[in-house]
Amino acid sequence: MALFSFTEENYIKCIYHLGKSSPMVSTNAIAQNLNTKAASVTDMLRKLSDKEILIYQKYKGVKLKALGESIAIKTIRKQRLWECFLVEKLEFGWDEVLEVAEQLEHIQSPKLTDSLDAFLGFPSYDPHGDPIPNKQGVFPSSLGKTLDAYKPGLKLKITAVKDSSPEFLRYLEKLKIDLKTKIEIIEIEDFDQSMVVKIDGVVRSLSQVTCQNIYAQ
Amino acid sequence: MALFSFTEENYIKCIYHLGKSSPMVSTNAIAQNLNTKAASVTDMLRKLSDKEILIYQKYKGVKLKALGESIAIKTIRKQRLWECFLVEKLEFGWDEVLEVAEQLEHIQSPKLTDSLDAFLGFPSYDPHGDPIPNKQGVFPSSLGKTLDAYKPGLKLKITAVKDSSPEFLRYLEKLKIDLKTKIEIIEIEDFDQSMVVKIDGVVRSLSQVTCQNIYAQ
DNA sequence: CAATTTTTTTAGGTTCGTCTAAATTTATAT
DNA sequence: ATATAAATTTAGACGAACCTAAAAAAATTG
Repeated sequence: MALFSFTEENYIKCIYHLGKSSPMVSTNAIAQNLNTKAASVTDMLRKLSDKEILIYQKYKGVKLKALGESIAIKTIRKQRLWECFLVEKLEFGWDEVLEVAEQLEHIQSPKLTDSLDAFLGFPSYDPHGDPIPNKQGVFPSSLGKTLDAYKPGLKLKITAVKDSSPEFLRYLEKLKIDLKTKIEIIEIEDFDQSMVVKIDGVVRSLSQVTCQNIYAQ
Repeated sequence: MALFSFTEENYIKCIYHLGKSSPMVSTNAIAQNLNTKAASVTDMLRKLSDKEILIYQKYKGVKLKALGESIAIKTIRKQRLWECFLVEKLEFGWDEVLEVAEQLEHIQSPKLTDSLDAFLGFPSYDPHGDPIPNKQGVFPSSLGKTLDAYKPGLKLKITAVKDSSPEFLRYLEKLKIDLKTKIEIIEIEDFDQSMVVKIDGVVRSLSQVTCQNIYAQ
């Protein structure tokens, strides 16, 4: 297993993010994003290309290969787990975490990452609401969002729960809510953000807290 | 406030440790300790000397100046706090922590260090039993012990507090307890381990919890 | 105390990641 | 379609931290 430098990881992460909005990432875009100069980027791109991390064609921009994607996702996983830690355990404000998390994300220790994940209760989203890939590199995006993020009129399917305590699960059982249950949002009460929903033809009310702990899509 | 590189911090920490057993630290000793070559050490020593971190005389070895000591102690503080975190919170074995802690100790964020310290309950010793300097760089050995470890009849001087929350500090103010306050232990109540003490001629009672958070010697 | 060994420093070179300035390729616009 | 503008790459250099080999200083030893 090859190791990558702090700097290389930053380039890879940057290219991953920029790649979300355009298939080919340009030298200049990277330079701007990393606060560096285009010439420095070109040098690094040739190096990363030699290392099979990305596909680079002169003047045509760059695209991550599978290896590069996996490094990017591992780095993002670490960053977002550390952000959770800082906010939830060390009482940082969500706006103070970035600088520190960008240092912590380069610590090399798979055991540390996975232990931290477990210690935090395997969170799916970081304090900014960004999804955290799991150990296998899979994002929770396929879970949709928590119920409270949706609007009346939608017909959804429950995908997961956030709080998986026995208490909450027992409560859901009582409501006849299960994985894959179909749910229709009838309306949202203005005064307490509780939701009126239809489940199996039965109309029920769910508190805001409950909605914040149910993923649906 | 100047910042120091990962590498510089390692040299400084190494010199600090070697300086414990001999006043002048030799080039070769450093090279061996850091798994590098004497020539590389010489280069770095000249650089650190220029930065006022240590006193370097050709062929005579090296000795940290106040600035160097303070950097070393800050780094040691971070290393040992992280070791506590890894063992206590993430269930690492005490023999697995070194490699990871030596990465984590270079994270630059005073807020992170102090929050971590608080999160861990201001530990005085790491999992290997090594003392952890406090925020002011003072090692617990020179702080004496917490009050609850002493016996009646002793006349002591307050050296520090363990819990430095505003709440506790305000409470101490009310008791007229300050750094360097002289305190005499009159007796210890058997049933709740509270202490009757004389401060400035006034007799007061301190709860066990309070005593556990005041260092004296 | 002179010779040898050990330690340390100097000299010169390498890699990594950066830079500026100049050259080249691609894109845009008249 | 050709001129101009923008993006990108090349060339050459720099600082940091490292290296090897050779020179110099200090310590050891007969």
